[in-house]
Formats: sequence, C-alpha cells, structure tokens
Amino acid sequence: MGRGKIAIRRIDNSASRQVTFSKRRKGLIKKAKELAILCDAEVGLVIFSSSGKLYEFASTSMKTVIERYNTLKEEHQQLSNPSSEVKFWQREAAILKQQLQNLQDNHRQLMGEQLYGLRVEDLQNLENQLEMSLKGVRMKKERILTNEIEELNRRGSLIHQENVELFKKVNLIRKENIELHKKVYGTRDENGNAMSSYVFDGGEGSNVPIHLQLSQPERDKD
Amino acid sequence: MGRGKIAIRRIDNSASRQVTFSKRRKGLIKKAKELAILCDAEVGLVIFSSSGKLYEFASTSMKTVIERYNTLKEEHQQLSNPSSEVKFWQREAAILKQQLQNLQDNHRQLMGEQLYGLRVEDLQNLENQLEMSLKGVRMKKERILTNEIEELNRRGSLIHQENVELFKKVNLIRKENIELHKKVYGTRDENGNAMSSYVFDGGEGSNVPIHLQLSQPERDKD
DNA sequence: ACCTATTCATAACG
DNA sequence: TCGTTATGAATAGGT
Repeated sequence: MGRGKIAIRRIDNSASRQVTFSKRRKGLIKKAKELAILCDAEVGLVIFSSSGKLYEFASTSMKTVIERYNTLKEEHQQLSNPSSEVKFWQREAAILKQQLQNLQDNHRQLMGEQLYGLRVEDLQNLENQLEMSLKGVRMKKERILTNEIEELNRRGSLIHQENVELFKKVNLIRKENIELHKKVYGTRDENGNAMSSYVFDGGEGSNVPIHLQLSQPERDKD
Repeated sequence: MGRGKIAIRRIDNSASRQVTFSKRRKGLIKKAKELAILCDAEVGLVIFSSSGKLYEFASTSMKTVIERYNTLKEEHQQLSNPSSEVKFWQREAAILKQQLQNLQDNHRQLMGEQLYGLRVEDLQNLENQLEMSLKGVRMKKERILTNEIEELNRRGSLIHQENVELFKKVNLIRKENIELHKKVYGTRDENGNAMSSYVFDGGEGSNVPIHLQLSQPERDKD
C-alpha cells in the first residue's frame, strides 16, 4: 500500500527501516486499539525496536493482560509475587468480569440501545422502568382489546337476532300484503301483471326488487 | 476500508462483531508479523476475545517478550507487595460480585422467578429464549386481535345498514298493507289486529317482487 | 514531516 | 467460516 510493493523481509537501509518502523508501529497500535474497541476484546501489544526501545499498547493495562495471559497459560512467569492468594482473586475477578460483561451485553440487546455512558445502576433503573411500563401498557391494551371484542360480539349477535325478527316480520307482512292484493285486484285482473307491477315502496315509485341478505354477526378466524 | 466506513466504537451486533474480530485479528497479527520482520523488531501481541478466548503472536516467544518487558519495567517501578495486591483483587472481585448480583436480581424480577440453581449462562440463554418467544407470541396475538376487531366492526356496520333497510321495508309494506286492508275490511274492521294475525302462504310461484334471503347463523369457532 | 500514487485491509453481502 | 467486491485506509517512495 504505497507507491510500490515491497517484499516482507528485513529492510537493509537503516534510515528506511527506521521510517517504516515508525509508520507501521503507529498503524499497528492504531489497529490494535480499534480491534479492542470494535470487538470488545482485551489486547496487549509490546514492541521493541531494533535499538531496544519499548513501545506498548494495552486496551486495559499491560499488567492485567500479562496476568490474564499467564493465568490462562497456567504458567508462572516472572511476576513480582505470584502468591496463590493473588492468583485466586485474579481468577475470581476475571470470571466475574466475564459474567458481568455477558449480562450487560444481554441487556444492551434487550433494549436495542447502546447506553455507553451509563453505569450498572443506571442501566438497572432504566431497564426496570422500561420493563414495568411496557408490561403495564401491554396488559392494559390487551384488556381493552378483549373487552372491545366481547362487546362487539355481544352487539353483533344482538343485531343479528333483531335482523331475524325483522325478517320474519317482513315475510309475514308480505304474505298478508299479497293476500290483500289478491282480494283487491284479484277479480279485475287475474294474470300476474298487476302483481308483478306491484311494488312495496309506495313513496319513491322505484321498481327495484328488494333483495336483502343478512350477514353473519361474526366469523372467527385463527 | 470496506464497503462503508464504520465508527470506531463497540459493534452492537454480536455476529458482526464476531466477524470483524476474526478479520481484524488476522490483519493485526499479519501486520505485527510484518513489522517485526521488516524492521527487525521484537513484537508480542496478546488478544483476548470478548468470550475470553486467547490469540497471540510473538516474533520471538511470548515468554521472552514478557520477560524483556517486565525487566525493562522493573527498572522504573517496583511492583506492589503481595498483601496490597491481594487487597486490590479482593476489592475488584467484591465490586464485580455486587454488580453481578444486581443484574441477576434484575433478571429474576423480570421473569418473576427465582431460578436459583441456574448459572449465568443458563440464565442468559433462558432469558433470550423467553424474550424472543414472548415477543413473537405477543406480536402475533396483537395482530390477530386487531384483525378481529376490524372484521367485527366491518360486519357490525354492514348488519346495521341492513337493519335500517329492513326497517324501511317493514314500514313501507306495513303502510301498503294498511291501505289494502282498508280497501278490503275498511268498513268492517279498522284496527290492525286482523292484519297481524292474518297469515297465508303466498306460494312459491308467486310474482312477489320482494326477495328476502336470510343467511343462517354459522358457528365455526376454533 | 508532508504528499500522493498505490497497494492493502476490510465492511457489506451472499 | 469462506469468497467476492467496492471502498476507505495504510503506506512506499519522493520532496
């Protein structure tokens, strides 16, 4: 990634090597930093220049990283005083830290937010509030919806019954009407013309046949 | 350097974070390697993933690097004595323990259960599953209820309209009936009792323009 | 140190 | 995890 490609082997020219060391060291540390932040990793980086100068980076602290490394390796490097008690508490803290991290991740996901600047207590309060209010809102909404459905069902069947009654009444009256009609016009005109031209709507003069169909009050779906 | 630019902060999405960790870890180690070779440097790199897995690179050996690092550091500062170190880690563990306890309590309350025997990982899995399935169930239920209400409302107003129509027809027919009745019984019987009790079959071949159809109530509850 | 032409690393997507 | 590709980033070589 430069003006030209270079082979990965020791740079002979001392000056060039020094310049490259400076550039790449900076880039390497930057990337180590980014990896730690982006991926929530613990990173430790130690660089000794060819002249013996030390450069380092640690996302937490170099001491923590090295201790964790040694603990994991189950080796005992040269620490100041690796007493068993110290190791015990280190391990304890590491385990707790991991558990805490997991729970915190879980909470972040639950809320779908970042909440970087908050402390654990703040997170707890916030989550409690969110959960409680959410639950309350949902329960209330559900209760309302259920009541509404019950009410609609009740009224629906009521109206349907009413419709049935009206239908019966219509039939009754219609039959009666036909009978009366026969008695009035039957002797003068015995063919069906008078009957067919007879309309029940007296006011508008419309000849449109009445077609009524009753819908069902309800139809339960899945 | 990708399809898009990303901000350097913790990647929320767990899967993406894992992928990025894998890629960048590989890239970081490659560059550490190159730096060591190109510039004749001694490099040690330790990476702990968020899940605690260890990845490392050392141009010589990690032990050598750490020893060299510690040697150089010890020239400047003496490490703390064992007793204070123990205290430090104890305090660290206590704080973490308290935080963990708070979070766990919070979770128990969220689920309204105790779940004493479970470990943290179990709690995490359980909660994830509960949350996901609960959300799915609630969404589905809500959708169903909403649809049902809409349907009931639609049918309700439909039936209501029909009722109104039926009322009109009843009135019209009744009106005509009265007229006919008057013509037939006008001098003998003027009240409406005879009409309501007067029933006869109109015949299926009649030319009655009114066609009424009443749907049968259905019961298809699930 | 600064400046670009280039190469490289990698984010997004499958 | 792996492969591909568009794109931003790192950096080699030069001033």
